[in-house]
Amino acid sequence: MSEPIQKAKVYDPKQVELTRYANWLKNGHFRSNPESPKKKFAIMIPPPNVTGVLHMGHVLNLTIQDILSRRARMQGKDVLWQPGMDHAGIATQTRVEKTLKAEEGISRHDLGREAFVGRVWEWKEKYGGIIFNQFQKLGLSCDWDRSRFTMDDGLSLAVRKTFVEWYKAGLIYRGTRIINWCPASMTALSDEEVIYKEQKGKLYYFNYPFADGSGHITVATTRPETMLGDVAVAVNPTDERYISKLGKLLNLPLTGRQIPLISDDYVDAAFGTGAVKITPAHDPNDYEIGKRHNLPMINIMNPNASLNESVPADYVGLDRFEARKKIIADFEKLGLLNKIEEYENKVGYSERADVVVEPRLSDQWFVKMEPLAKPALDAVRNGEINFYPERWTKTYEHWMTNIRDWCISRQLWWGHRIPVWYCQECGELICELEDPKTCSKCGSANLKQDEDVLDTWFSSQLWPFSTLDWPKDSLHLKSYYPTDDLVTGPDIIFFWVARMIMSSLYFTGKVPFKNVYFTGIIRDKLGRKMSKSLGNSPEPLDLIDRYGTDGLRVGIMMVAPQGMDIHFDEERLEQGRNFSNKIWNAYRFLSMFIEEGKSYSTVIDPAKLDLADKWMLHRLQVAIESTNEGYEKYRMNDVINAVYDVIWSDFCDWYIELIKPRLYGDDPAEKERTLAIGLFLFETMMKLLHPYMPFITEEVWHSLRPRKDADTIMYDSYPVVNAEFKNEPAARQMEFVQKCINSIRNVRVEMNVAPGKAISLIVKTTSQEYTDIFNLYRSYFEKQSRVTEITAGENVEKPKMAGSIVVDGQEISIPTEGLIDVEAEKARLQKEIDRLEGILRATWGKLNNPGFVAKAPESVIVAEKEKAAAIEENLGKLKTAIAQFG
RNA sequence: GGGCGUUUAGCUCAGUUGGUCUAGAGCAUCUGCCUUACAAGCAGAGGGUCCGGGGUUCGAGCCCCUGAACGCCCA
Repeated sequence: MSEPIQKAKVYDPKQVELTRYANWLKNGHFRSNPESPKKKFAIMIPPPNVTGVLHMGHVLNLTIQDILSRRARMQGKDVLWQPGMDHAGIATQTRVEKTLKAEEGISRHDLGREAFVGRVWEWKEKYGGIIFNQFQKLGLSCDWDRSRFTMDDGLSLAVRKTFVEWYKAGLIYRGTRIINWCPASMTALSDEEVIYKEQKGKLYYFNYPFADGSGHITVATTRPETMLGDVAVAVNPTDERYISKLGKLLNLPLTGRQIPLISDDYVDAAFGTGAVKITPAHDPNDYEIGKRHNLPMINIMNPNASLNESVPADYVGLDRFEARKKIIADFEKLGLLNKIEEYENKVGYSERADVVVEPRLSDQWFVKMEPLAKPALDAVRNGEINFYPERWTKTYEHWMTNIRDWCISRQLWWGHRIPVWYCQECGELICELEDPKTCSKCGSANLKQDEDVLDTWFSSQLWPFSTLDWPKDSLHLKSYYPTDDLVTGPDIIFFWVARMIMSSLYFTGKVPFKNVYFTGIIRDKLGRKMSKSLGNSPEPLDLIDRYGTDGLRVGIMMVAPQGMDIHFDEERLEQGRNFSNKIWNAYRFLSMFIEEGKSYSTVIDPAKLDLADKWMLHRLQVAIESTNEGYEKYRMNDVINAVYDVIWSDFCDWYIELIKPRLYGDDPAEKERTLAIGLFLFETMMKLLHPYMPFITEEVWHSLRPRKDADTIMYDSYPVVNAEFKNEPAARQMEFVQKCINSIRNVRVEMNVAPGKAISLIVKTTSQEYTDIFNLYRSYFEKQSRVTEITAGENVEKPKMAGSIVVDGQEISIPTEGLIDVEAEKARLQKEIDRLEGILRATWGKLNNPGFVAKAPESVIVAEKEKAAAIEENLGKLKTAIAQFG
């Protein structure tokens, strides 16, 4: 059995967390076992980038997954929490390129493709696992032995199979399209990888002269540099200003080219001058117009967005933004710059490199989305997959019903190379599962593989089944697929979630998961997104250092309502850390009474329970119910709040105090019985809490009873409600006692009775039942409110000068002759009278309302009547009490 | 322009089917306590125009309409 950590007054997570985690790993507690007959539960980790580092978003996201996994284990399920990473094509390639440049002064082209990819693998082996070490500090219970990487052989085979099958089914095609081009990474991007940012820009008005000398037409543009690629000017066919000029030629300034004035419905006559320059190779809308009108398409840019040989010599080689300046200046010189207006518009930036994306006409590979979207949409609509919070289904539907084809080719070296070969002899295109040696059409061996690689998300979309060894029909696939829950951020609902659903349905015929929990985004306390540049992103490992993993986890979870953004403030974590300490001290308290080697019964004899025991057992059942309900609805903070409250407010604040007389008393049997109940309660609460605070609960669980080193709370059973312990009458009695004690404490303070000063109570009750409560549970009052003497009965004489309390009609008098502050007591009573009269007025207001009496349900009316009667009774007694002071 | 969300105590947020809601919690504030588990604690207190306006209803923090502010997503 492991040594319990020293029982310091202040809990030190450092002494617990590292060793406990190592122990879990050593004993293989996180391992899944597909052969076990247990019910299966599977969660796929959203694979972090191989270049990634731990951030607050992970903490939230992964803690939730860990909670779900741990609870499932405790419910007796065989759990696979599948970890892994993706290869992050652009990010990783860029990272390694930078390192090469900095350390060796070379580019990837200096190395060549094969050698460069080799270097990326080396880099991956060396630095790629860092984030997993960080994940482990969070206490995550992933099945690390099964960790997968999107570039693994197995997953690469899955990618290959997917590509080939979709190609053969006509769902993947190659085409010339305007795509989003990142000039920094020099690759195509998908629509989803473009981030539109609101920007203050300018709208430039240029005059294009008519070739016949009959004046000019003015066009407006936000991107002057593209005018070098203009092939037409278009106006709306109904625009009267231009009808007579249609068909005329314009001299395109700076180029010596002539372009026509055409008409197209697309043009908005109200925008700018109503005349639009058309640059089909550099704007998606212009591209459509260009196709409609059979216009030439002039690509004026190099891959790095500098101008190419298609423009006049003066401009060749200029960067696009340099060219913009020069063109504006040149227009001005020519007197063709009409005006410049301030203009606010949205500009697309590349997600990874954060540079302005350039629409670029090029040959790329696409996935045809529409046929895949239909069944994926149905799966969510018909509830095969549930989103939490549910509102994300709307976002999903909107995207799915307006879906556009997915550009999957990337002009990178790091990634899955497109499995397509072109015959250099006959031009045949070959796409097969096996690398072709010769052309299937002409037999030539002169084949060349496509240079491009696939979008990283192309492999990530297969994650739920490729990690389970698909396309092999493995035991893991059979056991854990479809998976149960997915926990991720809504920012990747299109990137990843939607695509997983589409590919899963296509290839496995099943949904990839049943529930998707979308977390909120963690912001700083000013509501700003966390970012490196703002420096407002705390380092999770630092936070763990200061608050402990348990403290961090529970602190985050307590302020993380379902799917809502979180305003993170480090003060939250203090609550988590303090909670750890509270638990630790409750444990220390119980442990003082534990006798070495003694085994305490876990069977509770209902016949030998004190009121406090019955109440606490009842409260515990209520808490268990709350956690079940919370889990069912994925309301993760409801769960922790219920557990927090029952531990702190019920068990620590009340129950421990109430059993002290028995534990410190001299009846050994009573002592042992009480301790056994206390241990049972506390142990149950540790189990309830374990998914959220795995370390301290394991530590305490090990110390409450004799256990073996390899034992773990992780596989102890999750508490279930025991109806036998539900006891509403006892709960009501106890609540009455609590109300009395609270009131007595309040009176003591308000009447300035010194904290150490004992008082006595004289209670005029309304029934024997109430008299019994005061007599039977005398010790509760004595201990909790420093009462030395209680006289209770229906016929007791009320003392003259006394503090007065009325609880549920029971008149409690505190004789305070000599120390009473008459004015303070009168004020206190008056305040209570005022409060009750306010409520009474509102209640009578209802009861006197004919509409209420006629239409409200009978039960509500009865309750209101009872309320009024009870308040009137209390009021009468309070008024008598205040009258005694004259 | 379209969609979604948020607005409740000084701060961060709960408040689930309309009726114990004269609205809760943590933090912060104030008062008193080193009470034999815990000062990272205990006990007590103060603090609210439930964003504005209109409506439905016997009854609205909650439902409907409308407006505002803030945030996010899409075009």
